[in-house]
Order: sequence, then C-alpha cells, then structure tokens
Amino acid sequence: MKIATWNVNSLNVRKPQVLSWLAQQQPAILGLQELKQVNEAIDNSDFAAMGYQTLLNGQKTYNGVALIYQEELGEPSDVVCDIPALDDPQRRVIAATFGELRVINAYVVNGEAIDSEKYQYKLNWLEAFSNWLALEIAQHPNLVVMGDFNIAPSDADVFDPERFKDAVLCSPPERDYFNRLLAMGFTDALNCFSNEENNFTWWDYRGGGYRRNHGLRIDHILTSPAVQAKATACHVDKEPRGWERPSDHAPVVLTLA
DNA sequence: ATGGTGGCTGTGCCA
Repeated sequence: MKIATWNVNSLNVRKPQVLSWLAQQQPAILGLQELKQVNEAIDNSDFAAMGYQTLLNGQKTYNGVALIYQEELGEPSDVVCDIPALDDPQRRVIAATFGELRVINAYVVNGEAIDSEKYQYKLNWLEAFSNWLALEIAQHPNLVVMGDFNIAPSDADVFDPERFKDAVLCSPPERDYFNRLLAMGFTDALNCFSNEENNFTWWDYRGGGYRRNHGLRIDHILTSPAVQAKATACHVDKEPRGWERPSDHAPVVLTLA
C-alpha cells in the first residue's frame, strides 16, 4: 500500500499528469497541494473513472489541498479542513480517517523572506499546526502527516547550504518547528529510508534549477510509530519533474506493508 | 548577472 504527496502547482494544468501518475503508481491515498482551484471547478469524474474518490479543500488562484483515495478504502470519516484554533481563510489542510489510519495533508505557508509579514504568518501558522498535530498523534496511533512543509530540515536537504543560510525554508525557527514534530514521535520517513545526498523534492523553475539539480527537500511524509513500524520504503519519484510542463515539485511516496 | 520561470490574474501577486 502506497501513500503519496505531491504539490502540483495548479490542478487545472497538471490534472492529466496526476491521472497518469495515479494509473502508473496506484497509490491508495494521494495528498495534493496548490490546487489553485475552487472545489466546484474540479471534475471528480476523471478520478472516479479510475476508481478514485476525492476530498477537496480548494481555493481560487492560491493554495488548495485534496486527498485522492481509492474507493475500495470506503467512506472516510472525521474530515477536517481547518486547523483548530487558527482563523485562516487560506485553504491549506485536509485531514480524514480511513479505517484505522488518520491522514493529514498540508500545504505549509511559504513565508517569502524572513523579514516579510508572510514569514510571521508562517511561524504563527506552524505554531497552530504543531499544537494540532500534538493532539492528533495523541488520539490516533496510526497517523500520517504529509505535504509541502516549505521547510528544509537540515543543510543536507539543500543544494547550496551557504546560499540558504538563515534564509526562508531553512531558518532556525522553521527548523525548530520541524524538530518539534519529530520530538512528538513522528518519523521523517524519507530521511529514515534514504541516506542519499541531494534527495530533493523541489527545484525552482527559475535558472534551470532542475537541470542543474539546484533543489531542496521541502516535501515530507511524517509517520507515527505504529505506521513507521509498517513502512518498508519511502522515496522521491523524480520522473514527473522531468515531464513536459512539470510541477516544480516531485511526488514523495511511502510504502506500507 | 539582485536575474531567472510558471500559473493565474488583470496590467501585479505568489511561489
């Protein structure tokens, strides 16, 4: 059983690629970020024809997240589209329970630059997000938290650490929030299974980032201990990043026994 | 080289 996350940077543009990738990889659950569409603009029948159902939390132009899941998983329960205790008009989270498995899919704030207001919004957002995850991991032994975290956890996750030193995506306060999640008992699944250097998930469109492998590892899958015990692999699927008109992110895939 | 590209909007914003 595979669980995956992918920032598609517009579902409208990337939907054919998402459908191709679903057919190729057959994940049980796929978390998408940056739909950039409202729910009403998304035609679920394309997914249904392939045996997938959708849970959508869309937004016009920016943000927007979804969970795409195999219909044989049955009806999900406890669907949540907002972080409790955070008044946030931006559509950045969607969570649901599939049988015994709780899944949270998130598009963390980018933050732009550490001297910007958006960076403060990011830290406030991460505070509420981490508080919520502490409650969730206490309630759900089988929990997966995945998505675009917009945090490179360590210098090994950055193609040029000097260039990104103390910059947004890499600053100590952001990394502190990521480490806070690990301290709660989550495992960084990709980091656990792959010791490869340069295991990047995002490459800037600008400056030939992908061609030069100027990437960062900012998309993650975090597993609770009971889920991690069932995990047999976790990897970045770089193939779609090389397709025509790609997203700037590659999918990350967790395999469970 | 303080740039570059891409998506969506609306003549800029966001990543």
